[in-house]
Amino acid sequence: MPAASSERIAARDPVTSARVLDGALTLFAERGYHGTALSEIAGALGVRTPSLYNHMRSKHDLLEAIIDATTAGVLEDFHAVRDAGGDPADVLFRAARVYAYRHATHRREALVVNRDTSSLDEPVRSSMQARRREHEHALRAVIAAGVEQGVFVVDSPALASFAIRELCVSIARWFSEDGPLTADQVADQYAGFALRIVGVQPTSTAS
Amino acid sequence: MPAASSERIAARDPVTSARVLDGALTLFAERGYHGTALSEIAGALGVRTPSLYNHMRSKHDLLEAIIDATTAGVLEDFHAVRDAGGDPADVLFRAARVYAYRHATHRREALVVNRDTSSLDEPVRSSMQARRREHEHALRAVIAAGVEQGVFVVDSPALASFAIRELCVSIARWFSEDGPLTADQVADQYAGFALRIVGVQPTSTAS
DNA sequence: CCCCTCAACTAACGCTAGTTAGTCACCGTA
DNA sequence: TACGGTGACTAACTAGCGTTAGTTGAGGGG
Repeated sequence: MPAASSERIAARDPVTSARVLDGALTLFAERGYHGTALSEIAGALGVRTPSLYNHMRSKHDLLEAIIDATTAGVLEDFHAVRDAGGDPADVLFRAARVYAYRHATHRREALVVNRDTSSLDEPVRSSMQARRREHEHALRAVIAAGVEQGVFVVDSPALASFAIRELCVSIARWFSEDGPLTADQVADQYAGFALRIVGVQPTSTAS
Repeated sequence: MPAASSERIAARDPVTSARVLDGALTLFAERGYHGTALSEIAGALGVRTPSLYNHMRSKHDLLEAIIDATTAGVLEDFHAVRDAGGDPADVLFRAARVYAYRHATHRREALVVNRDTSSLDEPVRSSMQARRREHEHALRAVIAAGVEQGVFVVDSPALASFAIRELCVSIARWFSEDGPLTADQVADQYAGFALRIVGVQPTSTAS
């Protein structure tokens, strides 16, 4: 009767740096970086705290790794979408869609980035915030282009791009894989919201 | 030469419980509850850490006070708006407007509520989350009513109400009193976005 | 003029955090 | 079978946290 391997589900697979990162991700997303102790991450992996140091350099490094990978991925997504071309409505739809999709499929990463980027220390924090700004400005440029062409109607492209970005970000705060809607469906709906915000009524609202 | 009273600006006014709460609010919003030490709050007030206990019961109490007052205020706002009557588009506009306005004028409170409600302990946390759900459901009911009357067009009232609420919440993350737009202007714009999300093109988009 | 209160202080406590050092068992390979 | 490396462990350290105790000085009312 091997009773107590029930601490968390996968307690006795080999511990790797990937699994440490994943455990940190889950707990950082749940309780925040400062609210999570290494002992909790260790406990989730069925291991004592110092053993973590065989697979990571420091707690802070885990945070950096998570935020670095995630912000880089966001920009990558966006550039792929923009380079595929199309008119502003197409680009905005696809940019919002991929951003929304990411926040449904990578909830934990998104929560950590949005909550704990401010806990990075200095050279890194600024460069992560610069990535966020780059995405922000790029999206704003798409909206401004649409306004110039007369297909979008907004008073302030900056305001609209804030709204659309944060709209997508918020998906991470409620989405569940077990819910009634798939990530794809939610992403489609939210991309539709994005178009509505800039004054475009999408041709089809049916599912 | 009384050199060093430059720690923060208002260092030598009498310390009151209101000022302690305000200092905590600022720092919790900046660094998060777990990321803020009492010594930092004390330092901002020009006082040693234990002196804070003349004006508060515990660090945790500060958090509770902030979140309790804020969530109560949100519901109060909403009920006032709903009780004023009107058709669903009117109610939705005004509900979004007041919610957005609050997030522009009470940024710090909003940031703390959204980041650190999970750090409350148990009887209180659930009741604060219940308040959030109450607001959520009430807003959803307004949208559902609009859909039934055929003035709103959305696939899922739940999705739309999530979107609108989080849209307003996000204002706290970028708004600045020194920016180009006043809280009133931002609230108007965002309330317009809310109507667009549910498929209503507002009659006037001009400022 | 004394005394009481209020709010600041210093000192210290208990605890927990992140991290390091040093040890030991296992396991694949020579 | 001996060996080397990998990765777990225990023990321990330092630093910082929130909090309490006890003290001191200033201000106001009898």
